[in-house]
Amino acid sequence: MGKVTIRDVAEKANVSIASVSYVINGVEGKVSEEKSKRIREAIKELNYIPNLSAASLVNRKSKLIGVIIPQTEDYHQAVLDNPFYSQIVGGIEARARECGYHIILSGVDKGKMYFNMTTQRNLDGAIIMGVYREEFYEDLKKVKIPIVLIDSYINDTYFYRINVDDEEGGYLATKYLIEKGHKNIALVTGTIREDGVVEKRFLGYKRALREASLFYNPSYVIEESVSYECGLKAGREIAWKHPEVTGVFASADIIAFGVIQGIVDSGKIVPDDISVIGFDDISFSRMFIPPLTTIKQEILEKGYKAVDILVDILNGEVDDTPEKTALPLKVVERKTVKSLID
Amino acid sequence: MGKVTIRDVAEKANVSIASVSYVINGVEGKVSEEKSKRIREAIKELNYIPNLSAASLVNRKSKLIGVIIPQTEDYHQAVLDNPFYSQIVGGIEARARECGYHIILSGVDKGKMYFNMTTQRNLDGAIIMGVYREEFYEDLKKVKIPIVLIDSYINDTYFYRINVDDEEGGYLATKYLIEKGHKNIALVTGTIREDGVVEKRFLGYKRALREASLFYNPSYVIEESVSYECGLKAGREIAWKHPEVTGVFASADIIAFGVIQGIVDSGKIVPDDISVIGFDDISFSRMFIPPLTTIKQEILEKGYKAVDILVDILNGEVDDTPEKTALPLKVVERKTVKSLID
DNA sequence: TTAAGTAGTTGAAACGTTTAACCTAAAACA
DNA sequence: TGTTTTAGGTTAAACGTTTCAACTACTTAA
Repeated sequence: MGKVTIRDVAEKANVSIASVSYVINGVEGKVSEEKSKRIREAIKELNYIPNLSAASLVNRKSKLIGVIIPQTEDYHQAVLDNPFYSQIVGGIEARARECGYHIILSGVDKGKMYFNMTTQRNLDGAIIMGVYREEFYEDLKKVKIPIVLIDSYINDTYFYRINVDDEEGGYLATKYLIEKGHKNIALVTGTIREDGVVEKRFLGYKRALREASLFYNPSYVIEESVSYECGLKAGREIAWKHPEVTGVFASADIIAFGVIQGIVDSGKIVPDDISVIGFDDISFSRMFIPPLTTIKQEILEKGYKAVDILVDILNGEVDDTPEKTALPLKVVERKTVKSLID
Repeated sequence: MGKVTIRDVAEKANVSIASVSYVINGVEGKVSEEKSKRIREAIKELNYIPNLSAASLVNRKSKLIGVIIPQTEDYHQAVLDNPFYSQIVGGIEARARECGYHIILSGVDKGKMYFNMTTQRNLDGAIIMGVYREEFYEDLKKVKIPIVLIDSYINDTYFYRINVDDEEGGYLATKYLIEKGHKNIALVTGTIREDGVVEKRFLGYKRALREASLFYNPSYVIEESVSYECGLKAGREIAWKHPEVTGVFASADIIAFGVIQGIVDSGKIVPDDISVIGFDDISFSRMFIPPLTTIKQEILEKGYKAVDILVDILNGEVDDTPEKTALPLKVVERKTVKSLID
């Protein structure tokens, strides 16, 4: 069964292929109602589905959005087992499909397949999360497609950006602990790279401390990678080495899980002995025992918004001047923070 | 900057475009070492990247693997926030990229965009998980590409299949509880549809009971959907209505989390009062408090294997007779099951 | 010596669309 | 009446590859 082509449809409907193309693409005022109907019928009868490779070849559109996510350093797996990323991707996929796009997924590899992807495949746009390497951005600018960066603080007006106010989030988390009467507050965080999400949260932490006239103790900040295991180590360390600490701000929920386990391992109780607040509110946080108090960001919304921006541009419904959008943040109170105030 | 094409390369290297094409595709014995070198140089200098739309148009290959996953019924989001699926997808993506393929992701929508995807885009192959609708499979057979089904028990030799022995897994889990001295064992499970994964696990549960001459009590099986919330409800129900129950087999980890929370809510302790064993060993299970005892399946491996099968076929390295591969399963003992024996 | 390979090279015809340019007939206008 | 406009329709040239068939220039075999 050779695939049915536009030619077959044209033949069946007894019109030219141009007319068929016009009705497929909904071009106004090119084909009479009568013929249009005949064509639509033929399409249905023949089960005709246009070949996007061919279309893409001529109009340089692909109805394809590239989604690029980091990958773990050790083995080359995209970080899709991190629920934060997978939830965003889920959001992107859903919204993209709604808008008639498919998404194509790639981790950032040394071989630059992610880069080839963008040019080889005539991507219409791309969404990129959590990648920091400068070189990477330079590459990307060469491909002339709209690009949305999620959670990047790179200072380049070429890109659209979606962020939360991470500094404010760090501030909120820390202030929350302070308001609950905590004075010795540790921070467990991923590697602090300049202008990264994690640095902003760190800055917020310090601001809250300063504002409350609390002493900033550098030995209270434990900097590791964003993972359960590192949280675990940090939790133990805090429980052992800093018995005076009553509150911990973990700059990602996944770290918080580790911290809590580490504390529990050391024979202490969360939140009775030590309170913990996280960041992100991934779907597991509410399932954790005890349910995790955390800074909630609208994870799905990040994905939706990214697609919306892209689609607006692609539809020419917006002037193409990249801007930054900030999504809201709020504390969600659950069971891992205890108030020390009577 | 108009994109650089094969023509530019040919011109620069002073050869025909055919020759360029041959070296790009590594066709043996077509172009002399000397020219080949010149061409490779030109490619590098011009930063030439072949346009896959064009290539795809003529050779009907796309270097694209479709990945189709279920979506939640309520809103149209692919189940990517379910770590079981997102981990598999992660595995697929990593291995696919290694093999020179990109993946394109779609939930299963009513509008059948997933279907259009496969034909519109000249997919080379597809991997499908957890979809049951018959009609769906009939659609898919029409597109003549190799398809791997993950976790499907559909009885159709058209498809390749990757499974674990779910019946055995259910048996293993239940037997484990029995061996630990439990006699009244509840099952909390997703909707049992004929020939679904979940039914098999249910069957294994019954087999273990029978084998141990334990009475099968239908009121001990709580059938809901595969979600935390349903687990929660079930956990409470068990704690209240069936105080004699000491062991619960939750047929997915995500259910287990809910069950445990439900039990805890009711003032009982896991595992001291009630033991719980899950199924899957998603990455979060080891982070849970207490860490979840469960039936481990090699989730990433499922993804890898699926890609391997596809790639083998596409490389013609294997005769195209669909077969079923089964991946191993084992109990991983953590902290949610208590032994009742001495 | 001729015939038959063989290795290297190329021209050109696909592949299935989109779309600019052109054509026609009927309608509108002066 | 002739001229212009308009709506509807078609032709054919792209788009950037792959690959078949044809050709050349050598070898090698007989």
